[in-house]
Amino acid sequence: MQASHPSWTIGRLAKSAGVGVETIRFYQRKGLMRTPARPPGGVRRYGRDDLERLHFIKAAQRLGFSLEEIGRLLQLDQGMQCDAAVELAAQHLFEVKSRLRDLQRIEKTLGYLLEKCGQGDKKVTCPLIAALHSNNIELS
Amino acid sequence: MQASHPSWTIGRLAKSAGVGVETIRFYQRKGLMRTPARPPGGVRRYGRDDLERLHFIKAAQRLGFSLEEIGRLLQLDQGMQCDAAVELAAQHLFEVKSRLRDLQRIEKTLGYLLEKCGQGDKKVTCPLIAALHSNNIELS
DNA sequence: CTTACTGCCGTACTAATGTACGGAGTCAAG
DNA sequence: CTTGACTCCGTACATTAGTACGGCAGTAAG
Repeated sequence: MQASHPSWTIGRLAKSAGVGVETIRFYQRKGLMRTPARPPGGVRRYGRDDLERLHFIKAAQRLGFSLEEIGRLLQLDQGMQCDAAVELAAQHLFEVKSRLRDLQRIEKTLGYLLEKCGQGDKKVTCPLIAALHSNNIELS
Repeated sequence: MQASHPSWTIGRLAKSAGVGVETIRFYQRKGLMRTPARPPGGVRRYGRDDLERLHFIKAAQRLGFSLEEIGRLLQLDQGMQCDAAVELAAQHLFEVKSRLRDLQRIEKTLGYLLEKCGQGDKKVTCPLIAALHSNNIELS
């Protein structure tokens, strides 16, 4: 059970999915997409399965999964191993939370410094530049 | 007014700053660090200024500035243009906030899906995998 | 003076995610 | 049957922030 009626060319598949042709080829090289057999003297054809797989990849990308992680999710997909998928996603969520904390720290510090810059303290030195020189930006 | 007493080799400068020698050379190629003149038949020497500049770069990196942005901050530093620095940092903060929103959306969705996976709904299909197939993960 | 470590310099490679290009083959419309 | 668009394939390039390597020169210690 592979393609329903694999009748699209790579260009039409790309267009349907809203990606570039080169992107599909790239995914094929990465093993994320199959490369259909090429009929002698013809052109490869793609079907609904391939389109759905592209949707899957894009959906996972919107959740911040890397292509490498997506590859593993797709493997699991074959064997419907929910536990393994959960483990992968939980690890990913952990990293997301970590990046989130980093960005929040940055937002806070930067916001504080910009506020300070907007208060005329800049007569002598720019507080922002001064802070970058000061060796300890980590304000509480 | 450049170096106080430029007496360190690149290796000692790198060690003081906690970066690799190659990193310093890389910054030199990028124009973020000066390349001191090489005395005939000798070796380049670095001083306190260079160390401070490395600290500046690392501090800015901790705030998420790219090397390209840091280069511009360093230019401004010469002319003590607070307004320009503020503009740069405000733009950066804007992007930080945007990435923050993305990550928060991801955290929320992923957390929701993982919760769903932990509730026995997985008998038939893994809710996580199913969601990735479903074309609309954006749950409110 | 020799040995071992650094410095210097240019180039290549890494990871991630594609994007671009050139030449040859194939397909569909007129 | 010709023409123009599209496919195929391999390779190179883009970006960001470095890291690694190889060969040659200078330097510090024994």
